[in-house]
Amino acid sequence: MENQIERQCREAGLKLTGQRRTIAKVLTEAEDHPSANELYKRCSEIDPKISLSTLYRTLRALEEARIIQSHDFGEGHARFELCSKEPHDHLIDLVSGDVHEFRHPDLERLKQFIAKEFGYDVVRHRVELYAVPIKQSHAKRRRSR
Amino acid sequence: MENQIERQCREAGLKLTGQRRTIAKVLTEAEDHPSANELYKRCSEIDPKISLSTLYRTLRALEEARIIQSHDFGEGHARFELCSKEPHDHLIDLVSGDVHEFRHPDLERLKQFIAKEFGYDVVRHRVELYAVPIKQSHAKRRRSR
DNA sequence: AATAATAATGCTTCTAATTCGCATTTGAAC
DNA sequence: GTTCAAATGCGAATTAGAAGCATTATTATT
Repeated sequence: MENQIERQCREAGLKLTGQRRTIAKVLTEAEDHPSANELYKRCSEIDPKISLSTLYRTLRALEEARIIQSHDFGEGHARFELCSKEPHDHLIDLVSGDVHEFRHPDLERLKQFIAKEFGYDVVRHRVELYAVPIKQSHAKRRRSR
Repeated sequence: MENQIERQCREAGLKLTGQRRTIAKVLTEAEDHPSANELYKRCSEIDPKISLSTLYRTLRALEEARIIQSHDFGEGHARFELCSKEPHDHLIDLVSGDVHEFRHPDLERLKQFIAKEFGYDVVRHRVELYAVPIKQSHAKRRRSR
């Protein structure tokens, strides 16, 4: 059975190689926002002979085909996720590195409003909240890093 | 006469060298959001012997001292600006590369509200609108790139 | 002003993420 | 099955930025 990415690849005219199937599987099953390196690790477990070049090239091809999306959370490397998810913004947990997704309609309205005031149309935006967990009962809760 | 950055350097315990005075002057007079490379060009015109290492190290020192701030607009390099400006977000003109600054109180409220729902306190945020100029009378106005 | 202590400079070299060149292989369509 | 463009894998290149280290300059102290 063909998964979503494989279908999208076909639609985009991208050849379906074994390596791409591997990458597609890993991306589809990822519930986080993995980096290229992390993806490489996961792919290597399925196909130990896959090369990092292929991974990078495929990531780029998938991004150009609007199948995946890359994010830069200021860590010095990109993170990837599927475009098929609902559009959303990110809240990055500064303590654990976890990423939460959200979207608020007011935010959408507001950004269009602000841009319009400058005479612009928003093509895309980046909204990232870098945050720390609220301490409930001060100093009680300790986080692992 | 000592400028703002020079005073802040002194307060932060940073030595005032000729190179730093040069960098301070360039940063103070910049009305845009220059990259390290652009800053290097401008500094070199004042002091042709200044080294890129010194610039990078100084930028880092100034950032650690909260005198300047760096931004990553996804171009593969950082851009810098003074912290002494009012806090603001950025609208990036995708056609010209120009950066406009804005801040909207609703946005501030909204981000706190969203984070709170997840149980977080926002430490910092990044809001960037990537936008194109609205075409007034379609196809009349042509932009230079 | 001369000095001492320490921080900053300017080389050069390194790093790390990502890209590129190129010879070889492979999937897709006939 | 043959064909041919597209994809792979290797290694080398690229690029922003950081680091090591010997030399120099700044600031505080005499």
